[in-house]
Amino acid sequence: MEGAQAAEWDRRKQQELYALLKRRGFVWPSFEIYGGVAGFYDLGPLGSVLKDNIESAWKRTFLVEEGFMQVDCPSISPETVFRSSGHLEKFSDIMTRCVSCSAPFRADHLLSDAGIDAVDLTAEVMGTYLTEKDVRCPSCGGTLGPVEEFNLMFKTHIGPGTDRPAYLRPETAQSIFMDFSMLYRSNRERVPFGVAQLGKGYRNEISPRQGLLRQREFHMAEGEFFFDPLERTFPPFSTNRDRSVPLLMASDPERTVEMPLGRAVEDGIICSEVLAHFMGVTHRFVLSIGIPRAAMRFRQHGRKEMAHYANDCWDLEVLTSSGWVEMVGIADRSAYDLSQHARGSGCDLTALRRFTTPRTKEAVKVRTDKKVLGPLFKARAKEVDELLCGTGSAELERMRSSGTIQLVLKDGSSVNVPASAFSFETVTETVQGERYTPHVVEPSFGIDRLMVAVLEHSYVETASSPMKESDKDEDGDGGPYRVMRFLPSVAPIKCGVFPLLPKDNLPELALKLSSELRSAGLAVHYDPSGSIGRRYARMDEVGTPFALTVDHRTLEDGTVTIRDRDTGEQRRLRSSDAARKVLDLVQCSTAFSDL
RNA sequence: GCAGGUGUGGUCCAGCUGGUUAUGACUAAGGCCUUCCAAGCCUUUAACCCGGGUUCGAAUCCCGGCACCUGCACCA
Repeated sequence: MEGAQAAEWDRRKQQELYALLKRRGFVWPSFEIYGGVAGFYDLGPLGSVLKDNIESAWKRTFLVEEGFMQVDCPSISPETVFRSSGHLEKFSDIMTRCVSCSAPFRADHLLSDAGIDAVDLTAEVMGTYLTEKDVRCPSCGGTLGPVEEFNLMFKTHIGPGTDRPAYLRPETAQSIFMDFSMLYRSNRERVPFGVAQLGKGYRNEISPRQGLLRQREFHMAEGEFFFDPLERTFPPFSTNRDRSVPLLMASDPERTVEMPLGRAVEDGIICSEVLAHFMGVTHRFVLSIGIPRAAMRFRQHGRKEMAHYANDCWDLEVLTSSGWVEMVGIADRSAYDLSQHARGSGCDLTALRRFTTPRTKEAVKVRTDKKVLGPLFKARAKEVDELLCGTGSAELERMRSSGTIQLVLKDGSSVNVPASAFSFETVTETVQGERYTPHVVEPSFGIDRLMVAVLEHSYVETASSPMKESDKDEDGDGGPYRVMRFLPSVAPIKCGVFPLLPKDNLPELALKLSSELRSAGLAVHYDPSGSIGRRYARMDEVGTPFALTVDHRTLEDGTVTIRDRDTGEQRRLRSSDAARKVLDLVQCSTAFSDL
């Protein structure tokens, strides 16, 4: 069903990989000594570095290359935030359960089937209605149990007592919207601009089954790119216009079509250049951490799947042992989030659209004479003054010509204002621009899922180590030879350093070499024990791309061997050049074959 | 959350018609050997998911919890 490539992941291979991940210290279930809790995982010594390296690659793409500004905000937010964002409502289901067959149902769905509009009803009220209308279990006809609210957000409280409810964020994005004005100012009041945040998100999943793919606490990296919806073109898109990507359109969910992003925008398949640009950026980033091109596709959300305010939404999916899995969601969320928070907070979250030339506008202004208003209205003078200025000049003119100028004050009383209390003045105003709410395109990355994808796509099983002479079936059933073919940039350890034998001063030389590499900023692993083949194998298993070995020739001419993980090939280098060469190899500025 | 299955050293597994010193392999650690790809030999560490019950005696039978697998539901 999921295609030949997924089928290649039989259960044995998957277990083999997950055993390796635990054995070598990449990842394992949390709280194991207490029996564990579903949906929580610990990243071990290698896993946490791998995650950092993926995040570093992400920062390089979004912060350095795309110029996003970074923020780092709290994980806990007061309830009002999620009331505005819509999470309080959208993230919770009001559930009921059949007493006899225990099938779960959404109470609001059952009520609307019974002809009652259940929107905005509380769980309690829904329960009452269900009883009144004698709604029964649709599958077996049994009675329904109590109605309960289930929210996917973790709830907590700020301070003592329970009167300040708060939630752990289900995504990192909201704080960026709340900080919009500060960020707009940081960007010297110019749109477009992007803001990024890396951090944890929390979702209290009902039953997180697919292991690392669906966790209750997970790493996210999100970007929010604010732009003016009236700008039709987006110049940075030129870097991605010709990039060809596989698209699975909502109109034809059976067929993946490969096409350049530029054409997809022209043909109206992708809604804007901004959205297409970030699909291109995402494609480039995911390739850069080692996911093969063929294992990627962009899937467009259908109308129903998409939130009502969204214009267009594409998921980057990667083929894994669990089939195609969403790794990144790239959505055009229009002005929804900023508008919601503007309304909820009463604060202005708009930007200024500057006119190319400031517009001058002639306006007739009301000018009041306070010397007349003060003695006449005393304490009420201020209110009358404000009313006069607030009333349009045209309206005042009309009233003046009709003879009486009567204004109604807040307390309901009305006052007559003499015509001498104000005059009209024609002023010319220059208007620099108009305020508008920017739209936002949100690329949202699941870092843990990307890590799983990197691990699975890096994992290779072979019959024997790369340079083994005879391919004879070793009688030991130690399983296949396992290699993690990480790209050097994401590999947790960049280089192994070994003495060929633990004697003749070789360990001392190797230790010296290893500290030289460390000083150059390289994560190295020094290992003097066991046969050389075993040590290479250990490094292959954790995906270390290179290994340096000090041997007896080192004593004579100061050269060491360097081994390439994927081919097993070896070259000799001057020991004194080793650190720089390995650095070049890791940064991919030199190829192994050019050494 | 429901139904069914499963839970034994770091990993994979045997034992599970109650009584064993709980089997084996891999890995790991130490040593011998070894001049480049998991070689060999010796040694060592290390396990019955948690809690309760039945029983003279529980890894084994029963109940509850937790976790994992399969299916259903859920996945804004």
